[in-house]
Amino acid sequence: MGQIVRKPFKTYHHGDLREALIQAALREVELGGPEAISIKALAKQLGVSQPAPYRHFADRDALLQAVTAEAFRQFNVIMREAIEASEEGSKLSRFAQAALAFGLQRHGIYRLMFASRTMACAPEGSELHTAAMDTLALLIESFEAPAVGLLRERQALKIWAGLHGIVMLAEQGLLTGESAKISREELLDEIVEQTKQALTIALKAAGEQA
Amino acid sequence: MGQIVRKPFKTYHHGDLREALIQAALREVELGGPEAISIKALAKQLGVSQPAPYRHFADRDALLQAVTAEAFRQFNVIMREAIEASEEGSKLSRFAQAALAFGLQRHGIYRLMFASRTMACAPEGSELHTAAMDTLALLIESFEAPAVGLLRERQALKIWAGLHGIVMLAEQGLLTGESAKISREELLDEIVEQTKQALTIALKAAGEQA
DNA sequence: TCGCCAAGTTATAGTATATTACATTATCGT
DNA sequence: ACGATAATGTAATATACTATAACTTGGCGA
Repeated sequence: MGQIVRKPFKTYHHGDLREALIQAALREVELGGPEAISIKALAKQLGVSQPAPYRHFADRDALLQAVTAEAFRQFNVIMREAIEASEEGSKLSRFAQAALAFGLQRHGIYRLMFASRTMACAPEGSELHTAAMDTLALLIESFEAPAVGLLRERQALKIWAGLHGIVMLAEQGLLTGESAKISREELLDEIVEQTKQALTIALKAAGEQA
Repeated sequence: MGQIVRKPFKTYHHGDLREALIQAALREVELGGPEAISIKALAKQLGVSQPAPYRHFADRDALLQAVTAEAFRQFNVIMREAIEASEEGSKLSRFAQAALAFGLQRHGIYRLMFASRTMACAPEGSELHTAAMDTLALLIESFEAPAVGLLRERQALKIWAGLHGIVMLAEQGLLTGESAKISREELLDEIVEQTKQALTIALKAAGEQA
């Protein structure tokens, strides 16, 4: 019989409180959004005293930043998988649809990443800023088109913007009105397609000019 | 000489505390976003006791909802003015650009309207929900194109989504990277234009099918 | 004018963030 | 192995905000 490995009933030191806090916070955010994170509640949940988390994070915002960075890394893994999957549609379309699904299903975490002031406060070289930039790089990578100057990035940003707008409006209940027959996924795919066409036209114009 | 009309130095009753709370809260939100609203601070600022606001609002969320509704009404006035102005560009373009400017300049209020969970909690027939629906109606009205089924609404939603995405990403510092040369206004106008074209194509296809 | 009631008040409970001072354990050089 | 020290935990406490309860004030209609 395998021996049951059991931690001491009560160790003074937690082991890896920092990581445990981030993971527990992620679970809370998934359910209740950014404002659901309570240092006190997390400490209680993990069986440590209220001030213990402050050994690892200067304040609530610092914890939020670390959680957001972790969320971006998880998001990037999912997007990478979507791009490299051998499913129907273009890489770009798969990226967009996967991001939309993430934003709708795990919208607590999505709000932390894109609709709180956490990101806005992240300094240039921070792990959070870096992880977010990786996301953007993935998006542009998924855009399989010849890169002419900033033309491709420009189109990628349009899709990125449309995607976020759809998630936001859907969450706010502003997409369920008279136009209920228009599904979010269809709408996003139309944006993707029309933007691809816009790029084609722009490339053609650039080619004629040269 | 005109007499100086002066309120009694200390009246027991405020006069219109409810409205004063909403206006003061709007000022706070403009500076610090939704989370900057503190019932306690507002009461102090208006010279009443902390619990006084609870005579007019059940809780903090109720105040936020009222403030958000007022914000939407002000937003709608501005959008109406933009549509009816005799400036360059189409109504649709003017609407989009005015909304973008609002979102970037008064981004604290913008976040309250579109990026907090306040709207999501607004019930169907509430003044907040109604005001938000008015906004959508204004957008569709500004779309000067023949209305065939839901085709026009569909395009309007694309622009609405792209617009919100741009504001969000810009606020998060995610539009200032390598593609710094792409201005937000230009990007939005491209979205408007390409969506107009998409509508033209769709209308043509619908016409041929008929 | 009298009494009602809306709109204030003070007092207080509950919850969260954050700091300070103290206690315990882990680690590392000797 | 041992002792200094840094890392990581605890208890106690200050501060801020939300919200409720019980009481007070003053305007207004019957």
